[in-house]
Amino acid sequence: MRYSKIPDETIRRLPIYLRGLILAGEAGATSISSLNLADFIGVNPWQIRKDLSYFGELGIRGRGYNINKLVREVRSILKIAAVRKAALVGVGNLGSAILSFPGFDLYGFNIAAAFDINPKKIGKKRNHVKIEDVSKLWILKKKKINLAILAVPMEAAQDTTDKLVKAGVKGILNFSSCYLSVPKKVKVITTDIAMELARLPYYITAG
Amino acid sequence: MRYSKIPDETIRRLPIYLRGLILAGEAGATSISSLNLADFIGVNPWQIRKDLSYFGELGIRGRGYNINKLVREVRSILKIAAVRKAALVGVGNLGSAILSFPGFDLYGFNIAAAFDINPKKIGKKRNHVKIEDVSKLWILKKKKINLAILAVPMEAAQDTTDKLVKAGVKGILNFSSCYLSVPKKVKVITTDIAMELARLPYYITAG
DNA sequence: CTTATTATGTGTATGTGAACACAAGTGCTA
DNA sequence: TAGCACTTGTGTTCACATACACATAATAAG
Repeated sequence: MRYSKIPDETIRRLPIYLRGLILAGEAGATSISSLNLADFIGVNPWQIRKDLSYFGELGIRGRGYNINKLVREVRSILKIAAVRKAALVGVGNLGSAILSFPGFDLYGFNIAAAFDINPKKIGKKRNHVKIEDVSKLWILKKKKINLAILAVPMEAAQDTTDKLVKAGVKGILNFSSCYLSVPKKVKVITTDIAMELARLPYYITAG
Repeated sequence: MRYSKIPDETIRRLPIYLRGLILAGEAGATSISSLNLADFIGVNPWQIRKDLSYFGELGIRGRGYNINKLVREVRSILKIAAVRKAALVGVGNLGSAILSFPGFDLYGFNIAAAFDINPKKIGKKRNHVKIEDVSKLWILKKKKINLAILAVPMEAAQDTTDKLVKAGVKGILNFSSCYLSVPKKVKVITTDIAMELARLPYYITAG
């Protein structure tokens, strides 16, 4: 059966599946059942099957899913089949940590540019990436980079965002703990470390 | 009207409201309408009103919400009315950035302990916090710290988590990009930087 | 060839959350 | 005091997401 609309929640889970599949593959498996994968990543098996079924019949009844095939499929759905370049804006404490973060390879990301406003940092290299002046964000258009990771102080976030949009950036991963106003065509995902932490105590029962 | 169950999504949004309210208060306002707050934080006004109404009649019709009162109320709902201590495990690149992250104050968090496995780091201080040996996690029980931020490599994550649970930790903010198996009474929130980034390309239209 | 076993794909029921409209309360002005 | 402008609180409707059951397909063994 063909579906007209893919649930957002399904898309949110696909990277989880992808990680699980790759790890299982590296562990030597060539195929995996929804039950095994579910155990491994902490999602219900029928949720996995339903999610995958939106994109066609990707498994084989009685056998499970071929890992290599499914990895390719999911990468293609997420549009990360080829290596994707991304830019980092703001090379402070958090920005530096992001630059040296080892997890991007798994999803085929390459932090290909970095920007900061601090003259002392500009021109230096961090993890093989040269730090450019933030006033040169327009070069993203020339470099055909349309993904950006924003790790600047809150005060500079909206202004920097506007410049990113002008430079043709279509997706922003925002660590700046504030709401960013962008055109409809630009997708923003905001992650605030402190905010995530702030949700925990509510669920903790006293004692 | 009294409600029996508070939606999870409402709890997820409360820290957003709290941040907006505090910032508005710092800007000089003493009261705010759902419409103003909505503009400021990028959430629909009726969503804000509905969410808040779960906890009683917190506003005044025709006037809006008293900021100080609402801040106290939301803090109390989230159980962060008093300063809460949290521990950091794993003082690598990301862990160091988290230690110096300025956003925790807003929600009344205090990173009161840090742990690492690297002997070169143990005993040293980062941001006024002394780094302890990860084998001493049990002191969390004595210090009555029941929140932990996990920033260790994936391979060490589950093992460290088991030790945290043994030490009485009830809430874990996990940056280790893997599924953590914990008893039902322990709440885990996982945030994976690369995974968030991996969701973006899907939403980007070609061109 | 038949049967047992395994594991996917999907229709349906149930649950959860968002969007909306409007009644109701507040305060200002004339 | 009446009328108006403003803004909250909430019942209702609609949309989305999850949980589940089971038909379907593939494989292996007797």
